[in-house]
Amino acid sequence: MLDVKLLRTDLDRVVAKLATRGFSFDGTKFEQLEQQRKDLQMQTEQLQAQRNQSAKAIGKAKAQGEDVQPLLDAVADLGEQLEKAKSAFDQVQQELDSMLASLPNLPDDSTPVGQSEDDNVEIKRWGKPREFDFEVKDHVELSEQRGWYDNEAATKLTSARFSVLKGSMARLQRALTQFMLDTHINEHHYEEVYVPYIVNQDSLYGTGQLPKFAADLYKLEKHDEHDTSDRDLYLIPTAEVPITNLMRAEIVDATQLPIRYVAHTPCFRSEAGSYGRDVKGLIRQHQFEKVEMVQFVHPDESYDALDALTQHAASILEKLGLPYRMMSLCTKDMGFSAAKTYDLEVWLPGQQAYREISSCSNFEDFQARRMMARFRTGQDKPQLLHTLNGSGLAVGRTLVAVLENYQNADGSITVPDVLKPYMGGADQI
RNA sequence: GGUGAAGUGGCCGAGAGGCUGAAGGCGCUCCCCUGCUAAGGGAGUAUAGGGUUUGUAGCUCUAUCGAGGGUUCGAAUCCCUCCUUCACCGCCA
Repeated sequence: MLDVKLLRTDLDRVVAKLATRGFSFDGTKFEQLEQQRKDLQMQTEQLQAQRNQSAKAIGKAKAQGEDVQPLLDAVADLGEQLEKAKSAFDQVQQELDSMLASLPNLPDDSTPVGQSEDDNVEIKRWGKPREFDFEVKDHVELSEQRGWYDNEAATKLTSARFSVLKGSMARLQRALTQFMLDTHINEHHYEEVYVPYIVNQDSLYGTGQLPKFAADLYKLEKHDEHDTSDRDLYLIPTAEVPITNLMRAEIVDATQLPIRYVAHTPCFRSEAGSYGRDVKGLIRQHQFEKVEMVQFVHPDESYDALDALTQHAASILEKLGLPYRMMSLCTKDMGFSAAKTYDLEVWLPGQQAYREISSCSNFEDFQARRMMARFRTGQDKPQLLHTLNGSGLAVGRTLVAVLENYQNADGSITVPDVLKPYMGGADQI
């Protein structure tokens, strides 16, 4: 969420900045609502003050045994007036709140301005795509011919865009997960956390998935139809949600920063609009595994932290020997809550293309403001934290990348050196 | 899932319709006294929002005693719903 004070003092800049994301924000409407809010709030609070005053006077008079009837008569219609003013105020406030909640973050000045993913800026490339002296296969072909990948079984069990993995491929996915976690814990100093895969609405609001992106989420049925509470639960679309929300409504001491968490979780995405893209194979699934890094840092350090975090993700690719390029996402392509995002794209020989395998973002205080995640330096007032996260990495897509990049002419897969300890020492599968 | 108890400021803890934004204690900050591994005295010590303002100063108003509703001129106090915690029972990995 943006700071409402920023909208009040620097509206034109906000409108212009949001326009670079392709988001049109009606500044005039906002100003009108603001003016209404101001008037109604003053009116309401004035009535409340009046009520408080007279209530006190009545109390005093009663204590002294005086006749309070005249005082009561004087405030007879105050309640009604107050109620009217309050409901008008609440309505305007609600309108403002939902307007504010639907505004995406302001892109950082260093974020390239652009209209589509074609305007993303390549920052660097690492590794050279391997040259094959045989015809390369894609991961679907490679895994199906070995009986490792069973799309039909998954369709039978559930529906399209789920998958069943078997044998060495299933194990390889587990090996990748362990390798990623161990690397982040031992070399990059993250603390491993285990978190729920089901979260409530407040958590999804905190990280920005709600209220705007409910269609991408799997929502659980209420198990009790008489339950009138507002307790809808959802499957997590990413570990970012539970991990980042660990800090919701918390105030940590500045000396504890930075805080770095890493977790492995499945991710569940409904993504209603994605049909027709990547229909084959493991690239786009409703359920996939991901290792996620999250950092809570001092505002002065969040951009250094973003560079570091992105490199933490990149180092996994480097250790695996997978060629990648690093992209700075342009304003239009960036996610709702991010101020700046780097994507890592891994080389997939089967597609002859770089494909996204990690997304690392600095949200500045956008998420922190939504969830009131704060820190305190000494005795100072609490300040909003900056939050960051990044995939380190999307395990399913890494699995695809390993299969395709390490394939041999006979259909076998060479095991990358760093994974051998996790594969019982096997050189190839 | 069942039964019972409870949720008050950084922490502990009073409070039972009106002068309570909340006694008292602990902790913390500042000052005074004291020349010593101690004690005493004083002051201060929640958060958010609005108005005023060049101002994160001051003044002022509002809201907040788990959350949301309700009753009332007036609610931490009464009523309803929900959430959470604890205890015991049941069930389970």
